[in-house]
Amino acid sequence: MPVTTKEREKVAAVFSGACTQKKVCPVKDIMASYGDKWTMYTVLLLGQHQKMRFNELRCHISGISQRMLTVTLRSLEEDGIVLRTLYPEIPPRVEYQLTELGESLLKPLLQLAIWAEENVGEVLKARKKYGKKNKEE
Amino acid sequence: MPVTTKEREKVAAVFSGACTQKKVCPVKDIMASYGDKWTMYTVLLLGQHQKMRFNELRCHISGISQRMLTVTLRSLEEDGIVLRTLYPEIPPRVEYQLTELGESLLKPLLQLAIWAEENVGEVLKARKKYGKKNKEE
DNA sequence: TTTACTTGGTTACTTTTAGTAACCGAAGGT
DNA sequence: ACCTTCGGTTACTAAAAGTAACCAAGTAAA
Repeated sequence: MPVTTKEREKVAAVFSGACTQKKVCPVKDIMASYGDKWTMYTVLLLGQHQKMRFNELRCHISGISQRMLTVTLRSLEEDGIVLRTLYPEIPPRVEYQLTELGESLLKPLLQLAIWAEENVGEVLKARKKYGKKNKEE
Repeated sequence: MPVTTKEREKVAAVFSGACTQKKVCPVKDIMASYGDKWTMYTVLLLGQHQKMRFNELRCHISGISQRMLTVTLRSLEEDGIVLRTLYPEIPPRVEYQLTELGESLLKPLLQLAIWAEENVGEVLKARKKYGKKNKEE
């Protein structure tokens, strides 16, 4: 179904309230921060499991390196999305969980994840077609 | 308000349908593709204006370079999110608009944009607090 | 006693990606 | 003859991501 006029007005409202001639646009700022390879995925995982340890997360996010997981979690912690709890044991135990702010982010993120799951086929089909088109030229 | 059990189950469902032991996880794949500094913002802009020319987009996305706009638009075109129409005039005129697939992406992205606008204050507050905490140590 | 192993990182280095600035083509205007 | 326009491309540099080795400090086995 097509995008309604009402929805388009909503986009306009968000943009005008957020961006018009201001130096910092929150939408762009947030998109730039959470738009990277691992951040959203990490938040979704924490949303599913509630409390996760460092290596538990690492196992679930296949392909992520120790360093990138650290960097990603630190950034989320800095933004108040994730709470880090260190238990001073040996070997150390660290638990990560979403804050209230993080949980509020979970909802729109879940919508995006659902879109991704539903439309990944279409996207892959389009990519294939595009590749073919360019080879033919 | 907290995340409901139902919502958490939904996250689990999306993940289990998408990721369990599969080589490619669509959620991660899409998040990795559209998770960059400019892509989501560009889609939102095209969602608002419907048809936009290259330089028109460039003016609205302050800070983006010509090259990055080209790269971003090409990637979106490849994924079937954006339609590029070249009018063979001199000087050339190129119009970009969302495809049907792109418009379907607009809805979850808008939810995310609304979250960003509503919560940017909280995030900035958290960042400030985090910075202070680390200076004190 | 020495060795290996644990967790949750950090450090140094390499590779990939993003960003900057200059250039392009082809017509129109001065 | 030269500048402008639009929508790029090319060559180069800076920044970010990825890789691999290392660490502390205790526990467990050899």
